[in-house]
Amino acid sequence: MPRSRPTLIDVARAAGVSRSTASRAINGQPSVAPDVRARVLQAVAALGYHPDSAARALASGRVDVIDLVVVEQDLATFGANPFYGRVTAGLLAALDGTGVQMRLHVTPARTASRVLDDVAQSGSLGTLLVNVPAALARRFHRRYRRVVSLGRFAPTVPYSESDNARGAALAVRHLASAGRRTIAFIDGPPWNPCAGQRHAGYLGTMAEAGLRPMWTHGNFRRQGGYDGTLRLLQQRPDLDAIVAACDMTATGAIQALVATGRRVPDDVAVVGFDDSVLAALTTPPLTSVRQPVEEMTTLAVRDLLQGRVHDGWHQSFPTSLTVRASSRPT
Amino acid sequence: MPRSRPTLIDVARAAGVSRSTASRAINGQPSVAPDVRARVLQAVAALGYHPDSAARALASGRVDVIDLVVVEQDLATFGANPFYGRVTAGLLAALDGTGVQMRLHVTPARTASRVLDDVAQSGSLGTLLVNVPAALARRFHRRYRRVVSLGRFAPTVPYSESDNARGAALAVRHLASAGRRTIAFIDGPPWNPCAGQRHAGYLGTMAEAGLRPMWTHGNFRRQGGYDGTLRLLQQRPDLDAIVAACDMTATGAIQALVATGRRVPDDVAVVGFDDSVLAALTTPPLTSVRQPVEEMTTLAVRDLLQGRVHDGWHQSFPTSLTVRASSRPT
DNA sequence: TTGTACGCGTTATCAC
DNA sequence: GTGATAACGCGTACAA
Repeated sequence: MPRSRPTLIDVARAAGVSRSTASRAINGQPSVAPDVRARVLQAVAALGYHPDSAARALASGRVDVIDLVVVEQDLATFGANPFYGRVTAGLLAALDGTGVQMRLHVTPARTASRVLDDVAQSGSLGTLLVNVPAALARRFHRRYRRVVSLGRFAPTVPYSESDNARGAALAVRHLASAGRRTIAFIDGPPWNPCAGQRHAGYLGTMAEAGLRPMWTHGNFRRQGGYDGTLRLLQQRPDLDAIVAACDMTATGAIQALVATGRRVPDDVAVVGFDDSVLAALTTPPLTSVRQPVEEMTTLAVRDLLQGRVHDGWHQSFPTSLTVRASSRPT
Repeated sequence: MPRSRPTLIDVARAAGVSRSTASRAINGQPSVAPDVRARVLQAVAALGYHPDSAARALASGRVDVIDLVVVEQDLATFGANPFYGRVTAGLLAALDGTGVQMRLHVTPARTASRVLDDVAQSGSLGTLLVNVPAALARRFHRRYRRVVSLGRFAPTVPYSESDNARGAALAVRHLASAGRRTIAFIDGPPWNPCAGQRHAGYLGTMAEAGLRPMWTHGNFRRQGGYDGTLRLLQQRPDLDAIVAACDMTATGAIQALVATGRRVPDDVAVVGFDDSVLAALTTPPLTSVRQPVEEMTTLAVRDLLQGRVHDGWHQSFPTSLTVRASSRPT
């Protein structure tokens, strides 16, 4: 039975100083003599001391935690969407080496308000909001300022976004310049502003190019892409390109096209959005608008940790086009 | 400025009892008069009291946390693999309503030992190991018993697994009974026991069926499936079926087959393993061996929470075959 | 069954 | 620059 974890007292004793001094040395406060600090840190290393986070939290009122709040209908949907994996990875990257932990909350919209209330009370270092509707985000932000929303859900709440409109524009231009003329769009869910921005980008660029737009609604899922494509084909059996609001939707589109006897990209080109892991896995591999989800998250969390997020804070990342076989010229 | 969070003292005062009694009532200890308990709980509700987890942890020595330790080379790989999303979802499902938090550690093999040492010291309620090599798992288990490994990495460490061998057998029989004769296998990484079990199941069933086995190594990733398929084709250009050790590998196999001018399933059938979200997204959709990852995780964590995991604990889940277009008879 | 008193490991406010 | 000392909010022997 090894003796229990060393505490601050053990460190102080070993270094021949008081608890207070040991604490100050460990926390890097300036008012500590260099040699004393060295002795303390040496004792820390020798004893293998790790500060007790519970005690630290109790005494300081701060908790070394970043909250990630995801509004999603159920856990299965959460687990199946590669987007969240990227967010998690980006968040953890920002936490690396800081000793800060991630706390993950996945909640359907109807209980989100209670979850957010709890989070607001918990005194964490910051909260990243994903898919949190505007009203809830605003309410949360009113009583808790260290927040960033992934995507511009509410203009007054700090947000980190990618240039969705321009991403959609890149997709349309790419297709148009390859000679595609009947370019349709499959939207995301109506409450999602990112989808809205992509939609707007699509419409604007189609107008610029003098092409007639046509679109249908979707839901950021495979089935939405499949069904949406069938609807579009009914309307225009001769369409020659589809831009989807996300990769999952695009995979559904490809399946529907193949199921109706069309070849991708020979008959119809398909472009997705996200450039997630899925894009590389489909057959044919999917051309997709790259969105730097990891970076958007990492940098947001980093600013959160350093207390640099204030009202009006926001950042925007460029999108780019990753061309794969699904849109190659025939 | 709303006054700060109510504490146990506030609750006690409101209920007209002492702090200790309030504490006991809240923690469900038997030695509390029914009417007193009711008064306390009423006060809790009225004040919106939430116990401070830091204070609770400090006083009790327990931390309301389940650790999830994943050994993976980097965060990007972690974020891109749908398997981990399912594990996370399964774990969170077990935590729902318990107030217990998940702590996520993703680490490459070379720093895993340090991470595990920290976790062992942290006093959490339990730890779920994913992809933790046998030696590390054993060492961890020696000083910290509340562990479950996802997959039978070390026989002495409690584990939750699926019947991998039988899953592979299902795949082979399905293909053989559809008239496929040259059925190849693409393995996972050599250190992974789940892959080993699948491989063994493949070999055994091929022998039973009187078919000559052929296989190549892989790495649970797309590229491994692509390259592996090219190697197999070089050896046997006429092969008519491939069983992959995981879905990602299977998507690579499909791509390689199509790239070499073959049709799936007409010329070559493909079966994956996991039945992850990917399987439904590919073109053609992928027949895959279903592994109930969420359930494996949820039940393991549930037993962890209830302190029911002891030496020799393990559970095994059946696998099944989800048939999709990639293996349909021609 | 209930209340008193102490301790959990740390930070923060004072004096010195 | 350093050291006592008082919180921080809660659990739990122990006494009543």
